[in-house]
Amino acid sequence: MPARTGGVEAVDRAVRLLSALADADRPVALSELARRTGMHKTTALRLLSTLANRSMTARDEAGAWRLGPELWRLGSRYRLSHLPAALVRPSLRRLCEATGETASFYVREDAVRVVLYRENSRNAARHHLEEGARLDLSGGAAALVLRAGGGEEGPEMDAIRAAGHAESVGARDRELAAVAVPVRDAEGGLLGALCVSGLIGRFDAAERAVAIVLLKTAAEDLERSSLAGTSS
Amino acid sequence: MPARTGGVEAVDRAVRLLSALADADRPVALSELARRTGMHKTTALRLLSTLANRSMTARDEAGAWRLGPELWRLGSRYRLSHLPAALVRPSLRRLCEATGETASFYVREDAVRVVLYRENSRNAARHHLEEGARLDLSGGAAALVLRAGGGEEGPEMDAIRAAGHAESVGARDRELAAVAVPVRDAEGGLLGALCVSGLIGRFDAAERAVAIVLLKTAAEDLERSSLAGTSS
DNA sequence: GTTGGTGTTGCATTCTATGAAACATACGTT
DNA sequence: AACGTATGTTTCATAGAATGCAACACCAAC
Repeated sequence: MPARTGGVEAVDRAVRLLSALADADRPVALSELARRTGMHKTTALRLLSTLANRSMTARDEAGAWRLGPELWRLGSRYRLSHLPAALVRPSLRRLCEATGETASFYVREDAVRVVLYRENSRNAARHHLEEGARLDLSGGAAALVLRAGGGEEGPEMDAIRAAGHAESVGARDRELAAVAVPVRDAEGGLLGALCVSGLIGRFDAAERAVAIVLLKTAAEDLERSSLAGTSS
Repeated sequence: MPARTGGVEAVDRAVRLLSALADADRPVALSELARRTGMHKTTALRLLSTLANRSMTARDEAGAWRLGPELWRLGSRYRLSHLPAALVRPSLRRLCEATGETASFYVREDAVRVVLYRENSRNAARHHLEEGARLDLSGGAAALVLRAGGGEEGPEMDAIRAAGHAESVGARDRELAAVAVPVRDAEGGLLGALCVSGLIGRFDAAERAVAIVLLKTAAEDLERSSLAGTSS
């Protein structure tokens, strides 16, 4: 728990409380929260109350604490600052229907990637990843595309930039294969990565080749319509 | 600047910074943020840095501040605590396609309602409301349903409970008409309200009657599938 | 009754957050 | 060029705010 650099402790604690609430998937009692985060009940209570004043937290009828609606509003705004749902979702839906696999849109955030939008294939009960989840950039087709788009050096990156797509088989998850393409803005800056992923057994090389073509046209669509939409 | 009750000032300020960032729809410079929120640059900088340590904020290449990905994760968790996207979105999509109007799902949060999910009709360029937005409970069909479901007294509420739906014409917005139905969990508790809304001229009484039928079956579907999904 | 568990309030102490001032850097103007 | 005014950043003394203890109220179970 460093956060050395000029960290305002009260704020850091408040955020840790929010994270703790997010980890539990149901309302949590004050004392349990205090225990998990290693704070005193009193401190936790005051921080939570302060957050509640701004709807960052809320209370159960029973008095248990949960995340508040303001977080949802802020989260939506975060997402809007990248690419709006109205643009991305239809694309993902079409990709999902055409390939029968899961389609997702990632953005890079410093040294991690964030699942901004995701459309799950109906047959894939497993292999689910929540929107909002953060993953590292070590493996996976989307990670490769984001790194290549970020100007990273190396022959592998050069190859990806030349091809305009990346492929991965069993990288992040041994049972998953994925293909991804970059999405760029008008100036050529990297907005994110469109990705289709499926179980290795079903999503073979031939299917991946088809998916790549679909992804590229989808990315072009997005790039076109994001130009039109900048008027807002 | 109330927040009377035992408010931790640093935390309150931090949240105000986040709100200010959300209000602006693009990265904001430190000094502008400080001006808008009435804080000293120094204070704002330290608070923002502390938030950045936990990915609640992030910085532009230019150094400007914006919302961070952790907010999106937390917001997603908030939403999951109500009804998951995988259940609600398909329902909204079907409603939207069948009626040609905008379909949305609201939840009640104390004295306000929150737009949890929304599927916009393609022809309605105007009348857009962001996911995450908060509205009061004074007008609109969804507000009526949420209030009636919350056990509020009065003949109007009784009528809504008896009918199982609510209708509003020009209530929240003079040009809008809407119909809404409640969605309940296994114990009969109110989960939220399903709503279809459109411009008054096009979404007339006959169309609303059709929408009500569609809404009721959609709500029943949701109630059924939310039972099945409680295993997680 | 008691015991162990909650959530809440008040208050003294300390340590933290604060804001002023000084510094550094970039941009636009004359 | 030199200047002016923006910016972002660092340092530091002080004040004041957040902290955690202790005591309280409450509920459930035993």
